Amino acid sequence: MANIKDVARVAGVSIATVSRVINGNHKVGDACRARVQKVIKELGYRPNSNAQALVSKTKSTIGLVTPKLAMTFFGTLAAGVEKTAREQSYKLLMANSMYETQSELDAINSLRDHNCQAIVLHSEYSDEKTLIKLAEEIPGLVLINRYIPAIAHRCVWLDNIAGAAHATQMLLDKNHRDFAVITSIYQNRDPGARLQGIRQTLAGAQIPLKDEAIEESTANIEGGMQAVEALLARKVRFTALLAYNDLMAVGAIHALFAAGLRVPEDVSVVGFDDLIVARACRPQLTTMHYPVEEMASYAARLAIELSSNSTAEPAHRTHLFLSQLIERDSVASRSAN
Amino acid sequence: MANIKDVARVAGVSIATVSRVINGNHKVGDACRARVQKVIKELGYRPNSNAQALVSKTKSTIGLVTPKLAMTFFGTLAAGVEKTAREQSYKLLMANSMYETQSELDAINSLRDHNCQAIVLHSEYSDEKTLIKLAEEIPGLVLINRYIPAIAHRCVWLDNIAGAAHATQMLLDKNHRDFAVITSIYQNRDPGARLQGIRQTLAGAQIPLKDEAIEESTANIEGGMQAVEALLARKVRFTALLAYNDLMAVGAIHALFAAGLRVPEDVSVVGFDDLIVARACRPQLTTMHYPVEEMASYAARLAIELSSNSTAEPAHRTHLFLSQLIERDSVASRSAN
DNA sequence: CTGAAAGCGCTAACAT
DNA sequence: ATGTTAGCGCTTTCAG
Repeated sequence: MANIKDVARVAGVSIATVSRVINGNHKVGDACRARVQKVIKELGYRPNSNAQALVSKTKSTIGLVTPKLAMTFFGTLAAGVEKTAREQSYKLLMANSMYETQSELDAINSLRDHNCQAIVLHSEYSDEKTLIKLAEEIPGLVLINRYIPAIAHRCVWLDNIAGAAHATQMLLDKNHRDFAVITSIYQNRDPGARLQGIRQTLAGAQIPLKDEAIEESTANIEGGMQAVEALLARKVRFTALLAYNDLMAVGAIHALFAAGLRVPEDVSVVGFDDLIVARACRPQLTTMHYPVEEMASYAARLAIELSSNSTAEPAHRTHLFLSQLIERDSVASRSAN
Repeated sequence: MANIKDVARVAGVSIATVSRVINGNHKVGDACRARVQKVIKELGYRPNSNAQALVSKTKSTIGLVTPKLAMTFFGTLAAGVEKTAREQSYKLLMANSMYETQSELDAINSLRDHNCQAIVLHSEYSDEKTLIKLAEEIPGLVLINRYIPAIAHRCVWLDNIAGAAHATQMLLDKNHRDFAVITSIYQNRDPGARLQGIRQTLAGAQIPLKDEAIEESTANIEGGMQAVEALLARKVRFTALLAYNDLMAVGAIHALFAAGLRVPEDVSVVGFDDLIVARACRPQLTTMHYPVEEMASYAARLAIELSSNSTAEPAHRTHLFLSQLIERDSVASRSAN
């Protein structure tokens, strides 16, 4: 692979000039520039990005730390970051944290070693203090899907409460009065917020939500099935079922049909996230669309900007996105009685 | 951020010694090593990987070029590569090719700029000649999901013909005699191979597969629906439907039910890939499991090995994986008549 | 407008 | 066993 010296030699100029041409520096004569560019093309020269990064102490690389790529949600998140990366000619460095605090930090540190200054982090288990400290050390760190007041301007997150409230209200508007909820056993953040949105909407409508109508399980298809089976086993009566996410909703639909209940005729089901599974199940799932890809692109742009412009940080603002109701076929109206 | 000089100074040794400690070189005294390690910890020193890469001309980075991360299949593929990367303490550099030949090459080149020597490539559109040339230039390049005889030992791929044949045979064994196939309009590679597997199995059993029983469409849920609608519209009769992939199979199930046909009572449907949608639809899909994640991990290991050991290449071998039948609920036996 | 030269942080001979 | 030193390929003053 040709290097800058080769180009300089062949073009009959100094390496400094070649460097200027590469970097679009204006102070190069036209004839000279043309000649250098010709040689670059001929030799197939491409600057060594490690050397560039070493000397300029800055690198066009954005890092992403995410729990589990194989899950649709995170794959989509990664796609969003990648989109921004491509648009801005950044490289994307990935690290999977596998849901463990320590590897979350390891992952971030390894990104820093590669002096990657813009980082998008989906942190599941690190506590706020750790994250705040990290944010101070890394100007280009942006959190996605998490809100920490102290670093609000570095958080790109979704209003889960409003989303869940919206879904609940829609069910209320369709005359449902008997609700059940299946949620994650991990009642941290998202599940907690969504449950809260449901609770306060129901409370506002004077509709009781008994504890026995809430079932916790793992946040996947199997968990959804088990949760509904449990609900049914203890004879909870409901015409509307709110699931923590699409996966649980899909499991719920399976369990409901297995028990001889029809969706949406007997029970209406609504999910959250709007993953591909929502369109795969039958009936197709009515759900709250989580604009992950858009949010991730946005977060990446934010991270890049923060990492380059060290302007005074506008601390008094955060980046809150809203989920949107997607009405498909898993919800029906109840005739008022 | 502390650098190697800082560590050397504080520890009262030369930078060479620090370097030796970092790299686990044995020729360092115990006391000395301990002292250096202590200082490293105290200062929170982490070697600058750009400098390391620059001088050693080698980098613990594996690159992945893939069409579209947001699709489950590719997300899972990425997860597989990531797994190997983590196990071997490699970094994962991603590049999305977005299904365009030029960006496929751009992506690879940008990986090379970062002198990343191990690369896993899922090439959709580059022609064989280009890939062969690339493989010559990059010892650590491995192709996934594609077979090119000239570089067989660099290909990690799936026997699509055998997989499709297996699915077809299973249907035959269950006494199906009237087949229909929905496949991708892009008849390159995978779709072609799978169709071939179906064709030859059917031919072997003396069962005709008329052209009118084959419908092409886009390889997604909508495409599956449209294809089945087309089949139905032209009154093709079939009790067994083979879909190019799970997405199309799911769309097919939707369209079949919409037309008043039951799955599997009236028609048996089988997919290919075993994505999460296969478990989301109802009935859950019988499908051929594509071990993408495993293959991707394997490909990554192979890429790393090839990039480091430049041993004589064992050209007389390839890396062929087999898909496995997963029987769920979308297939029923026909009573022999 | 262009060139010479000084490093960026690290590794790897080569000395001692 | 440890230190000295010469680069790796590039950017960036500083001269001219």
